[in-house]
Parts: sequence; C-alpha cells; structure tokens
Amino acid sequence: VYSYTILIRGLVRARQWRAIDRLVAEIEREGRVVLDNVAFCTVIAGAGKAGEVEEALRWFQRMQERGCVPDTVTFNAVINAYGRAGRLKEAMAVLESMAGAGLEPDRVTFSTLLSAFGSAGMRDEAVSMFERMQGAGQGVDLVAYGSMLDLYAKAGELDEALKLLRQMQAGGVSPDAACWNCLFHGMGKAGRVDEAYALFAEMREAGCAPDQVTYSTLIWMCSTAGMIDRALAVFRLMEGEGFCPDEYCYTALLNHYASARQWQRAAAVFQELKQKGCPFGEVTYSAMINVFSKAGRLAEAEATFTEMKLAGHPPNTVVYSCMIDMCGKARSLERAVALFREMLGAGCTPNAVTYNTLIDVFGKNGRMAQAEAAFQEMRLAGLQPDRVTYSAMINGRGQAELYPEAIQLFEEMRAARCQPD
RNA sequence: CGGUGGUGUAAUGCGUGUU
Repeated sequence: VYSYTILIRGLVRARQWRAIDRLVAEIEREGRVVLDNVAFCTVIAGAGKAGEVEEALRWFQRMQERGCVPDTVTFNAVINAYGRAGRLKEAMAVLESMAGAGLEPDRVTFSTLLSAFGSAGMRDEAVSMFERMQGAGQGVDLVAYGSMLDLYAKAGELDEALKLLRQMQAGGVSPDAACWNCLFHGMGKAGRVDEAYALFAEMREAGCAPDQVTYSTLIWMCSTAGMIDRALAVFRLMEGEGFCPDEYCYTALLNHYASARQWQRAAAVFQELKQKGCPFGEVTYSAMINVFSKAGRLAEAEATFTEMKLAGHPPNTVVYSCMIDMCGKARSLERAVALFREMLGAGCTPNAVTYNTLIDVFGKNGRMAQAEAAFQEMRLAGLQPDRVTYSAMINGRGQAELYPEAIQLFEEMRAARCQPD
C-alpha cells in the first residue's frame, strides 16, 4: 500500500487523474493490496487543491463503496475541496456527516473552515469562528492566524490584518513567512508599496526568513504598481540571497511589460527563463502571449501559441480568450472565430470571460447578430452574464444604433440582480 | 518523510484629458 500510495502521489502532483483511475483499477484487479484512507485521501486532497472538486468527490464516494471508512484526515480533505470551490453549504454538510460518524473536528478542520469562509466571502462568519477558537484557549495556531490574515488582506481590510499581526506579536506568537506574505499581497493589491517595504524590513528584523513566495509577491507588487526598477531590484536581491527566481517572478515581470507594451523586453525575459532551465507552464506561456497580444504582435503571439502546444501544454481557456481578444482588436474576425471553434474542438470549456470577449469582438466589428448569439449561448451554457457582459452588449447595440434595445439591457441587468456600476 | 488546513503569477467591457 505504501509503495502504491507514493506512486499515486506522483500522479496526483502531475494531475494525471485518468492515469490514477487506471492504476487503481489495476491494483484492484490484482487484489493483493487494499487501498486505505491514506491512499484515497492523497487523491482527494490533491484533486481538491487543483480545483477538481468533482474528481475529489468521486474518490470520496468510491472509497466508501469499497468499504473504506473515512477518518478525520479524509473528512478534512473533502471539506477543503468544497471550501476552496466556495461551496460552503456542502462543506458544512460534510462537517455534519463527520460528526455523524463520531469524529471530532480538530485544529485542521477549523482552519480549513476559516479559509472556506474566506473563499465564500463570508468574512463575519470567519471572524466569529476565529474568536470562538481564541476564547476556547486552544486551537489557534499559525495556520489559523494565516487564514485570517489572508482573509483580511483579500477583503482589503489591511488595518484589521495589521491589528491581528500586532496582536500575535503581543501574545508572543512570531508570524511565519506565510503570515507576512499575506500582508504583502494585500499591500500590493492596495498599491501600498512603501508600507510593504517597511513591513518587509520589519520581517527581517524579527528574524523571519523570506521565502520564494515573499520575493515573488514583492516582485508582483512592484510590477503591478508599474515600478519595474524596484521589481528588478527585488529580483536581484533574491538571487543574491541564493534563491532562484521561479516562474511566478518571471510572470510578474512579463505582466508589467504587457501593460507597458514592451514586448521586446518581455521576449528577452522569456528567453532568459528558458535558458536558465527554470520550469514553467501554461500560466507563463499565457502571460507571454498576453504581452504580444496587448502589443498587437499577432505573428509573435501565434508563434508562442504554437510553441506551447508543441511543448505539451494544450492552451487553456485563458490563452484562447486572450488570442480571441487580440484577433478581435486586430479586426481578424475569421481567425477569432476559428480559434473559438478550435477551442471547443479541443474540449476546452469557454467561461464568462471568453463569452464576454466574443461579444465585445463581434460588437466592435459591427457583427451584432453574432454578438447576440454569443450572449444567448453564454446563458445556455449556464453562465451568468456579469457587468462586463452587459456593458459590452450595451456598447454593441449602441454602436449599431439600437438605442432602445441598449437601454432595455440596462433594465435586464437590474432584473438579473446585476447591479450597474 | 505513504495522506488533510493558511500565502505568490496570466485573459474580457466602460471610464479615467485630446476622436
């Protein structure tokens, strides 16, 4: 069982879900080994983290069908799979069945729930659970603190986050790198670069060693704020400290060059990353394609698009949306449509952004009939039109001089509980 | 050290001073 679990773990890391199916089928056919909680939980946890909730649930069900009784660790993994997907009601239902099985929630369960509240945007519920945990005088460990710091930072409540950090320190708890990183990310989102730098100095004075995430977050923050010199300085700093900049660091730089329309610099950075042998995947490819797309370099974007396919990375929804957007802005409607077809043929599912892009592309090119069709199709696919959808539609109808129809969309927006901004 | 919890990167509309 141990050996097979290690094998399964490898497949989980590589996200080879079908290969896991085959392996488990074979193990069961041989019948010499019976998989246990650890083996099943490895798959459930991995799938949950990868956002493959259905995959996780399938395994949870399958293990029970095989007569394997889930333990606390497995229940926690299932709760986390739902929680990360923002499916809080279902997470709570699993918590119930856990209790029904006579298992007590442990401190992992609690911080899993805190993050789940965070993902579901249920800030107040998280705060009250956290306070109850503190009141109970046990169970508040660094991960629980980290979950709360992340939640506050993502909600833009930086002062609350700072307050909590000070509270930890006052209580003799030293924040670890993950805790500090949550604050840096929040500061980055808020554009509070100088404060982040001050905190970074404080982190080091406190004797907490920055990690890869710290550096990539700082680089991302500077890049996003348009401070490329600072971003590059952090890049050099981390190298000086013996860290090897990873895919996240490079992608942050690429993203800056995309907004700055500096595609040559981006191309040089992309080249450097490859030369250093730094592993990278679809996100970095899409960032590079986005650079070319924003700069209107169609040929280069197409070349990178082909390159990623050849490298064994099938383009995902983000890449297709980006390519379609580029073609639309370049008025290459045929190519845009061809890409959308290719996407469907490749089994890549369009999301709201893809449809919004199509609607905008058609509308801007005077093809309202196709924009309307995309608008329909989007809803048929079960996707909720959002503000971007409506404003792209309103624009399109406006450009087509369909004024009453445009105004009507404004009304539909309200009816669809999509508040105009 | 066979399994569970917190942190980082990419795509869409409008607007933000010159179509």
